[in-house]
Amino acid sequence: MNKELNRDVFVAIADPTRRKLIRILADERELPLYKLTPHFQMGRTAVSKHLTILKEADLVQERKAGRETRYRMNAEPLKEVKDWLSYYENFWNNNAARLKKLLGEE
Amino acid sequence: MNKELNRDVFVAIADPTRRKLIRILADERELPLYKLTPHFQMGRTAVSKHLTILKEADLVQERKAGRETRYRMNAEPLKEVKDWLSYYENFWNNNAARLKKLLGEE
DNA sequence: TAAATAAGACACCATTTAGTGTCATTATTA
DNA sequence: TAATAATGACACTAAATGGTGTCTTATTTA
Repeated sequence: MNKELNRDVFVAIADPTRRKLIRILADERELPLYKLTPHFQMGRTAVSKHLTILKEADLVQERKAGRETRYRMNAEPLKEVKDWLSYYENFWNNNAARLKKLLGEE
Repeated sequence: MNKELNRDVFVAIADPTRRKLIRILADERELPLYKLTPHFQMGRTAVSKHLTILKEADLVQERKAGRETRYRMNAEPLKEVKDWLSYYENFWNNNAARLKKLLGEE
């Protein structure tokens, strides 16, 4: 039934809480929900929902360990963002408009 | 009164319509609303709202020319995304966890 | 000057988002 | 085994998002 909603990575990282989650998990390797929650001002349920969204974007993976579920980060989907960004890097390095003119486009 | 809402760049690029707008403006230099609209399936008002969001993130700038308003892209705010991403590039290049272990952290 | 065009400004609506609280389930541990 | 701890699963709510249509204003142009 494809429970994987395959959520947009761009949407997943648009929220500051989720970016903070990613950052914590990147540093801490693996953490259960009850250790993640106190980093935020919201309740456990809200943090859990953000984790679900990150899971749907495959930025976070989970592993059951006894009664707790441990979350860890997966950076791979961020490549999509990196690739998207790479198109615009010309705009910083050199003047893209001038470059295009030199190449005879337009 | 600070009409500049200074909207989050991450939120601005989370929407596919807005990413497409950015791309078009990156390629086309400068375009008025009525030339941008036919690229999409939505109406003029909706496209205009997306442009407003992009303006608030300073990803798009506008210039009045007669009765039309011409929009052009500004790539600068994307640097924030690039900088954010750079923290996670270790996770692709080398195994960051192993690196941290080597460095004696944790 | 009159008609047409471009866009701004609103009011409106459906859906999604981000949070809450509560109850049920499962695993630990005293 | 009984109490507790961690989480999942819901139901609910307020606010934001992403659209729509209509009306007005300003600028061309016939």
